[in-house]
Amino acid sequence: MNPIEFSQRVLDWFDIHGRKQLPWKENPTPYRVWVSEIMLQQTQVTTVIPYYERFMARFPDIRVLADAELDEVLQLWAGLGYYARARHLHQAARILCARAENQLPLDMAVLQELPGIGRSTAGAILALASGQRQPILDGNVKRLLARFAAVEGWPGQSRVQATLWELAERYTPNARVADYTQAVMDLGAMICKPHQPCCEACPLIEHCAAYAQGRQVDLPTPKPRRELPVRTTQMLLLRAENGAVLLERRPPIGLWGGLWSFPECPMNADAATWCQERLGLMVMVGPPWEVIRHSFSHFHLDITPVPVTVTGYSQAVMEGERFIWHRDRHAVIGGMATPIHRLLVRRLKSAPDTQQLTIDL
DNA sequence: AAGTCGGGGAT
DNA sequence: ATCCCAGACTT
Repeated sequence: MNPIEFSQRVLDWFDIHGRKQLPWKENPTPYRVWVSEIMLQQTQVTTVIPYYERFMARFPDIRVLADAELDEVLQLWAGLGYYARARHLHQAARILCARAENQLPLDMAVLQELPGIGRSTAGAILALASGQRQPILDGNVKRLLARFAAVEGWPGQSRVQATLWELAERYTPNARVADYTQAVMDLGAMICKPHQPCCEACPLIEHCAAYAQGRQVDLPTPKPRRELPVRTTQMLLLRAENGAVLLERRPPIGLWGGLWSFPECPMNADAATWCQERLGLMVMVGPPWEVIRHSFSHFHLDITPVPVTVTGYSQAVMEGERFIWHRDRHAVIGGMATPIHRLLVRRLKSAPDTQQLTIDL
């Protein structure tokens, strides 16, 4: 879609629905916009407003700020978090006043040399307070553009971010940059929200790639979760001569609490020995099946299913609260986690492994 | 490229 | 609980 139409649609929407009551929008001098932009970094508008009012009442211009003690600045910042923002703001004010400039440099490169001002904040100050055609790329715009152009990948990734900057640059108009800049942020905050975006109310709906693919909720790509730990276990698919399979009820607390499962034996343990000692069963152990990975929110569980045939017993495994011999594939028993149920069905259908073992032996 | 800084709002 | 917020800076 051509940039003119993009910005036109965004501006038309802004003229009707945009936020225009924000404190920093009245008399948007570079200093007032600067302070607002710093406060708004990683902080929501409604949180910032009271802080901004107090701050501007005490430090109405850059010189007052530079003359103040850092402690007092931090005091007015207390509760906002990210206190390096306040230190940088104060430090930058002092730098400028020491240069006898007493005002923000309205130049992209020079602006970014000041502490606390990166590319996006510099762009916002210049676009909002001096009408320069400079793109911004805050969280709102990232989300909006990632969806609009269906940009794949987590925006924290440098390559993805570069793509988004390119898009931001492309769509930033020459005329009405200040309104446009406010408009894209409003659109991101009010319509193209992280969860439950209001696509029906979006002026870009007809040209939104994510919407066309029905992937609004999947974009932007969420931050990759850190590698989950892997736990391993053997599950013993014990079968008696009559075809019944042994199930064990899991402890009421913990993973799959109270559900039926297979007897579990640690990976480093020998299954035959374990059966003898823990179950009192003489068994033949078949070749393990392929590992099944079951994923939870906080770890992966790698299950090694081990087919085992009972050949005799020294003391019978009692049926009751804890163990049952299950033989009818269609019989309804208590709750069973999905991967366990699938394993059970496979085991009941599998050919007796005694033959296989006999051949091997 | 990944980690750090933070309190608060929304779901 | 988890995610996210008008990001920038350091390692």
